[in-house]
Amino acid sequence: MASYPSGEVRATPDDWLGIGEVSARTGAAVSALRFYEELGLIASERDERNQRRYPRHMLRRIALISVAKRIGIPLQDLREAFADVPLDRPPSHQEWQRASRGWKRRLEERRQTIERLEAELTGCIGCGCLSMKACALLNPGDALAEDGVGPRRL
Amino acid sequence: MASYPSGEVRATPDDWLGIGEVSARTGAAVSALRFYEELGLIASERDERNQRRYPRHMLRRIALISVAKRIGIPLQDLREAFADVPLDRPPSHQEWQRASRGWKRRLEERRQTIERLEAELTGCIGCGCLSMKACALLNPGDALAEDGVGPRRL
DNA sequence: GTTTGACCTCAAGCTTACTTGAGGCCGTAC
DNA sequence: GTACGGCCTCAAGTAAGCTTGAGGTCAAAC
Repeated sequence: MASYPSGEVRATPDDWLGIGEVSARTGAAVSALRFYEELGLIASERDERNQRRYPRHMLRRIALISVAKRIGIPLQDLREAFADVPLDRPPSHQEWQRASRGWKRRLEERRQTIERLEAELTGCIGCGCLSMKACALLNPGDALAEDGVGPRRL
Repeated sequence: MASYPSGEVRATPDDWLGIGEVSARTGAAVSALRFYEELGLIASERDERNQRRYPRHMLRRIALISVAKRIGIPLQDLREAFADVPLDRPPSHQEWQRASRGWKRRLEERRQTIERLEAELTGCIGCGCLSMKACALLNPGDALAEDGVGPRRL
């Protein structure tokens, strides 16, 4: 992940940000930002020199994309998560609230999956279930049921 | 993820499992099992017909691989996690305990990252920080510092 | 005036994690 | 016997998520 040479970081008169500055502020590579735009996850306008200009509210969107990446949520799912958040103007408080609630739900699901696994692994340590007969990890029942994949009971 | 035609599930006299049966029991595709073997994450012996035979303790290993996948841990990291767990014989209670502790650590880290993000997102909802001036998500400080990527404070 | 740096486009390449396809072996079922 | 199912190998293909490279524009610095 060689990051792009950091852009010039200064205040623009009109308060819009160039791609280099956005990259520096969000930690996302310039190439990644262009890629996200291609996917429709973010948007930019162009200045008189055809260079991308980002409104400040886009920083938050990009921050959320980075977050999602970190916890393994695929970019496609983000389209859905961002469905009600406008790209062309700063989202209203209400719009962000709604979206944030959606995010919280996702995060909570993720956290609960991990917590279940922690508990099950603890059980494995505790019982030393070498026989596999009663291992919660291999026979997690519906706690881990996820459309057709993963361990299952026979 | 089109799963392989489910293998014949019956008790083998010698208590070893064919690849189809392992696939059915773990939920991992037959092709995935061969792939994991190529990576050295699992191992098998061959019968007189050159078909893979898995000892039962491999089921657990495969279950852990599936778990890792689900929470977004790359397969390469699993080599490390499995470093002290033998492939050629059923791991001892102690060996599994050690490995399990490593797993718990990983899971806990993951969970804490998510919890931090949840807290930060809650802050965003609470403060309605449209100005971005004080948004914890964009300026999470060292709580999210991770070798060079992610949001950062300017 | 030419060099440098930030930006542009478009196409190709890369990594991870598998899946699919072609061609073949073997044992049981009809 | 031949059809079928399960397995084998090896090579190629796929999808996600980007990165890299080639070739070009423009403005400011030296």
